[in-house]
Amino acid sequence: MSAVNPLSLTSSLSFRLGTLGTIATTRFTAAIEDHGLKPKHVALLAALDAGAASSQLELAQAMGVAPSLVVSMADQLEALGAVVRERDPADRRRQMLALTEDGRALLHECAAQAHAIDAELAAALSLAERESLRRALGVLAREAGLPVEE
Amino acid sequence: MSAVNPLSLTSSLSFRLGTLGTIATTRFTAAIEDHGLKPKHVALLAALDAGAASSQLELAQAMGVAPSLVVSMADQLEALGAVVRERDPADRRRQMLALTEDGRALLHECAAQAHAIDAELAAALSLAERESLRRALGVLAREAGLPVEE
DNA sequence: TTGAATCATTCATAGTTCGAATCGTTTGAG
DNA sequence: CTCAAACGATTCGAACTATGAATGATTCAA
Repeated sequence: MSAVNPLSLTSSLSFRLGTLGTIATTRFTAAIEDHGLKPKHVALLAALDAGAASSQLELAQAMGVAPSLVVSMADQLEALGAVVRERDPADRRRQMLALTEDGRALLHECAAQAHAIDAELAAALSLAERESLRRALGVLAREAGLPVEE
Repeated sequence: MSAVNPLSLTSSLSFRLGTLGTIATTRFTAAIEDHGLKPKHVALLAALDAGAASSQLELAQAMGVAPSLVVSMADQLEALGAVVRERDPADRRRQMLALTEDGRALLHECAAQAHAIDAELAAALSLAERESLRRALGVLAREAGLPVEE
């Protein structure tokens, strides 16, 4: 109906991903709030769990954030007992982060909450639609250079 | 492979939407930068174009942001000549915003750039996959209470 | 052995958004 | 008809996030 159609902006893939991404992130943020975590913290825990990186600099590069941000997040996660800091014996400049048992449990808890949100979001989709959506987003993620487990 | 599987966080719908949404938004932000716009500005133009709201307060509610933020965005859009401010004659407290011709052209331009990003993002998907992804995201958007044109 | 490079850390800063306070306008109770 | 309460817009200060520059410790190479 709009004068801008048929190039409708709001129904474009980019805009939909943006708005839906914001909604999902907002809900996730609220869900993990009680744990004293923000999505970025959970992303750091997940990167550690995936073995994608272990030194703080590597983590920063993997997550696409400034190294100084990893420092403060590591501070907080350490205070929560979710990770331990340890200098690399082979290169004492490097701070190695490792998940603790508590950290692993915390990550597990957050993953469960993410899946609960998934179920809410996708409630109106059939099982087949849900599966093809999952697969399509997986392809997009891989194309965009994000780590995709197989 | 992770200890957290099968509740893998990073492959959850919420997390994927969050990260892909960030990527899409980042690219869109870069694409429209030259126009002096940010995604929020474009969202405001789109809401106006869709006729979803016209007073600033209504706009704020439709967009889910503070009324004071609409004020500053309207200032900037007015300076760009994209919108005009006009007091509602029937209630002079209300500031009505209306798209100008330039504003409509600007929105059109931004929509075209969003679709260019869409094409990049979805390059690895077949036409059928792209279409079913589009439809699934439409359903999710409607379920989440977002305006979905039909 | 020493100067350059590297990693972690601190700190000041920029950018974004919100909420409280203020001003003009409208509304409704009396 | 009047005036106090409600309402919308606007300004302004504060909180939060993330960044980049500066610093310190460690490593590496000549």
